[in-house]
Amino acid sequence: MKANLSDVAKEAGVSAITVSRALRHPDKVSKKTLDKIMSVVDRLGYIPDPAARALAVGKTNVIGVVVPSVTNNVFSDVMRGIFETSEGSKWQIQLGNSRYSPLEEERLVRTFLSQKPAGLILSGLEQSEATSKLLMNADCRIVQIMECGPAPYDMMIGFSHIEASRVATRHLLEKGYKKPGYIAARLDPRSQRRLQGFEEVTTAAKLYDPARIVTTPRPSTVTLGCELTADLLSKAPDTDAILCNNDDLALGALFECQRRGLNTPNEIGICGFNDLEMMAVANPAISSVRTHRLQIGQQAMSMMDAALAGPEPDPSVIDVGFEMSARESTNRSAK
Amino acid sequence: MKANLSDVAKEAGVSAITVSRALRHPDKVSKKTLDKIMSVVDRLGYIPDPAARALAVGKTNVIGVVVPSVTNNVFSDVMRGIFETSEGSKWQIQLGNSRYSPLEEERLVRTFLSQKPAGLILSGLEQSEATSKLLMNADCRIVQIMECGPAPYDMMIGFSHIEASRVATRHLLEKGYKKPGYIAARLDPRSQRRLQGFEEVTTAAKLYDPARIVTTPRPSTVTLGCELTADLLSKAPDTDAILCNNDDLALGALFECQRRGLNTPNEIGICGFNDLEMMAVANPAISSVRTHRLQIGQQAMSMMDAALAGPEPDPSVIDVGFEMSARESTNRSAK
DNA sequence: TTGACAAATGTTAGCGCTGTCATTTTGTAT
DNA sequence: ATACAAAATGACAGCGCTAACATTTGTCAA
Repeated sequence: MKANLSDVAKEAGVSAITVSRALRHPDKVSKKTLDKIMSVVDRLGYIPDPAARALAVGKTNVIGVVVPSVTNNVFSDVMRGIFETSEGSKWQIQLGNSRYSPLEEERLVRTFLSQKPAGLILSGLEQSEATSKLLMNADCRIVQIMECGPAPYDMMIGFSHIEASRVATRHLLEKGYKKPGYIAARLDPRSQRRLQGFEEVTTAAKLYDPARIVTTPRPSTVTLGCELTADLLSKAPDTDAILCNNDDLALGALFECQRRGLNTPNEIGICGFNDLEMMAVANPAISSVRTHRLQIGQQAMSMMDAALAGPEPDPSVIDVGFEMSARESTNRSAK
Repeated sequence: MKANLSDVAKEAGVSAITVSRALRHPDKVSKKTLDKIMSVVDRLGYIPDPAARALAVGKTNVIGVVVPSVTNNVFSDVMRGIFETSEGSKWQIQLGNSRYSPLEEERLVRTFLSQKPAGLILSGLEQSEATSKLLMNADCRIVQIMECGPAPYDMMIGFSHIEASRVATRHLLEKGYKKPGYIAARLDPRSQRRLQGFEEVTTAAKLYDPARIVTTPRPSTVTLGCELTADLLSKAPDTDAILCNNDDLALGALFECQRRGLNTPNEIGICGFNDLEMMAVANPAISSVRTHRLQIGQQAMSMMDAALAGPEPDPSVIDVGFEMSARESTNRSAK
C-alpha cells in the first residue's frame, strides 16, 4: 500500500538510485528527470523510510538531547530554543530526561548512541566516567550546554555559574546587607558552584557564616522556598538578605517573609537566580541574575547544525554571559 | 569495530537467528545456549541496531508525543509523567512541539508516522482534517490526552474543561461575588471551552457581562496576567472577582491587584486554573481548580504500554476529573 | 567527424536484523 | 529399541535504501 523508492522509480521510468539521488542530491540529477521524479513523488505520496536510510548510511538524523529535568523552567526554556531552531530542518530531536542522575544520563547516552545519532546535546560539564568514555569515542557531534568550562568534548555553550553568583553576592553587599544567607535545593554541580561563589565573596568580605546557608537535596519549588526561608530565619533570625539558588525559591522566600511581616527590601533583601519573567512583576519586584536560557538552546542547535552542515562553527565554545537584574527586592534604600 | 549479531553468533558458536531469538524471545531458546549467548553479548558489548530491526520488522519502538508547548507548566508535568513511566521500558519517547499550530501538528504526525512508531500520544480532541485522516489509517496505537470527549481515535485520558470551569464559576458565585470577570490568554480549544463554561454559568445566574471578559492570543505569562487584569479593571472597574484561564494569569492578577491596593479576597476575588504548587503559598493563597497533569502523563503511558503489550486496556477512555481547591483568595467572608 | 571529458544514469551489493519454513535434536511413550 | 511429537536451531531471503563503481549520453574542440 505504501509506496517505496522502486515504486517511484518504476512510475517515473528511472532506476531507484536516481530517485534516491533526486531526493538527497538534486544537483546530481538533470532538471528534466528531477521534475518528473518530484511529480511522481507527490502523486504517490512517497515518504522515505528513515530506518532503511539509517541502515544503508550507518547514521540517522537524530539529535539526542539529555536534560536533567523537563519540568524545571530553566530547561523548558532551553528545550524551546532547541525545538524552535530545529524546526524545518531535517534533524529529528529526541529528548531524554536524566532526572539529575549521572547513571540515568549514562543509560540515555547509550540508548542514543545505539541509534547512531548525528549529534548529542548534553547538560553540564561533568559526566560519569563511563559516559565520558562513550562520548570521547562517539562518532557524532556533541554540544555541552548550560556551563562553560575547560576541555569540552566538542562544542560548548553556557556561562560561568560561579561568576554569576559572585556578582549577585557582591550586589547584596553593595546594597548594604551585612548578614546574607543562602538557600538552595537540589544541589546539582551548577548549583554547587553558585553556592561556592557566594561563599567565596562573603568570606572575602568577612561576612561568611555557615549558619546562614540552608540546603536540601529535594527538588526546588516555591513551597520549598518558603520552608527553607523559615529554616534559615529560625537558625539565624538576624539574617538581612537571602540569595536564592533559583527564582522558585526566591518567590517562596518573598511569600514567607510577607507572611512573617518582614519588609522586603528593608528588613530583608531577596535575590533570585535565572530571572524568570514573573520576577519583574512580583511585589516588590525581585532582583535576579538573568540567564540566557532560550538563547543557549537556540545557539546550541545552530552550532550543531553548522557543525553537521559544513565548515566548523567558529567559535566552538561560547560564553553567553548573564546580567544582574537589580530590582526593588534588594534596593534597601528605597521606600 | 562495533559488534553485530553475526559477530556474537560466531563467538557463541550458533547462528545469527538464534542470537536474535535469545534477545527477543528468550523462552524460545534453551537455557544453555541462552546463557552462552548472553555472556558473549556482555563480553562484546553488543548493542542491537534499532534501524536494522525497524527495517526487518517494519516497526520501531518509538512512541511519538506531540504537545502544544514545552514551556507551559501544564505540559511539562504531563511530559514528566510520560518520561517517568516509560523509563526502563523498551519504548523510545520522541517529543514534538506543535506550538499550538494544527499545521505544525500535522507536520509532526507525518514525520512520526514515517518512522512507523509503535504509538502516538496527542493533545486534545481536534486535529486538522488531514491529521485526522492520517490518524484513522495509522498503523499504531493512539492516546489522546488532556481532554475527554466523544469519538476517540483509539484511547483517551483527560477531563472535562467546560465542567471544570463551571465548577470554578459556581464557586465564585457561591462565595457571593456578583460581578465576575474572566481573563484568558492563548485561546486553544481547551481554553475556549473553559471560557464557555464561565459564560454558561454566569448567563444562567444573570450575571453575564461581555465587558468583563478580556482575552488575548498572546502566550500566557504572569506579566500578561497583570496586563489583562489592568485591562479588565479599566473596562469594568466594578468587577469583584476574576476567574483566570490558568495559574500564571492568576498570579499576575494577584500582583496587579496588590499593586492597586485592592484587597483580595474582599474587594476582589481571584481564582486560577490547574493548581500549580505555588498557588497554595501565595499571599493570600490562591484558589484554583486542581488538574491531574502528572497522572494524565503517567496513565497515558501506562495505557499505551498495556495496549502494546497484550490485552486491551480497560477502560480505554479515562476521565481523571479535577478538584476545586478553594483557598483564601476567594473566601470573601474571611478576615 | 572524431576523440576526450564531463554529466547523467544504471548495476550490484550490502547495511543488520528477523519472518518463514526446513531441519535437527531432544524427550516421551510404547 | 522404536516411533512420534515437541523443542531447538538453522538456512535463506528480504525489509528499503544508498555507496561504489560501471556504463551511457551529451558537449565541445580540433
